[in-house]
Amino acid sequence: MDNYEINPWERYTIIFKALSDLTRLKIMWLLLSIDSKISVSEIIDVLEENQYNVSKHLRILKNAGLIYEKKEGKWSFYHYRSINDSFDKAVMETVLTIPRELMLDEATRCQKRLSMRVDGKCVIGAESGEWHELKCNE
Amino acid sequence: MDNYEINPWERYTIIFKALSDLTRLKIMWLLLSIDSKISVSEIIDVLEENQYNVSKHLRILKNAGLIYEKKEGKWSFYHYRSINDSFDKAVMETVLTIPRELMLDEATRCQKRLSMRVDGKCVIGAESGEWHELKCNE
DNA sequence: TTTACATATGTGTTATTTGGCATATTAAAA
DNA sequence: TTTTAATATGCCAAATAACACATATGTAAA
Repeated sequence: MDNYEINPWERYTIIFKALSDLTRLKIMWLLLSIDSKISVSEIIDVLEENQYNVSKHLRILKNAGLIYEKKEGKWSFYHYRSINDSFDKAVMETVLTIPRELMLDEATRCQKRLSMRVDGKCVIGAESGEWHELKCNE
Repeated sequence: MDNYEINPWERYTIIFKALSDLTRLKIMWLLLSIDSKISVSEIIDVLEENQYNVSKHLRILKNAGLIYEKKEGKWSFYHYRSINDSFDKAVMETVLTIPRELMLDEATRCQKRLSMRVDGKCVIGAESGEWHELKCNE
């Protein structure tokens, strides 16, 4: 269930609340910045957060209507939800004003992590040996 | 104390959290929409919230750096804080995308309440007889 | 200098949120 | 069809937030 049946005020406060947590704000920044779907495993490695917290935070963002989920086999991919109204649009723009410098580590890890994809698809789970090696090298 | 000494991430989440409550969001919309300072008593009458909650919510918005306070005698006036950076600006714009229709009652009461000012100054406390009379007439 | 008024704040209570852990679910692989 | 991998979720405890009430603070008027 998402929030599109509820009254506008509740929707606004749910959206602001969804973005009032550091992990969720970083996830949202990531999704908006890379402009591509990303798997839970990739988010785990990029943000260096554990699996259950990432999953839970993703659900909150999804319930707020900010992102959507696409299942592909045993993988779940998330993507920001395209703009519904001027409020959503302004919210997304707000998140994107957060300067890249503050996300340098995450952006670097994200670029490395996405380079492990094969044919544009995520094929390696979270916290794998390959990832730790790639992450530390260079 | 406000939030200008803390790290940017904490500032962002504090601001989103400040706006994740209905009363605070309405206060913020009001302040941005009327573009003028407004007293606590006036906010109480416009939002029909009690005094201690209004005061506490105002303090949270103030600590988030979204508004500032100006004391004039026994009255406290609040005003939105002028833009600091692109994030703050985007946040304010987001709040202003909330359509006026959703604030019709409050906007009407606000207009009536501000009309009770004398020489542009608030001179009548919260929940006065004059106010209840003016509010119900017409 | 009392008194009244506008506003702020401390306290207790209840509700909500968060993180950690264990476990469930689902789909691919063996 | 058993096992493994990816993800979701239920439960508990700790932290945090919200509300109601009482009261404190500070200012102005009487």
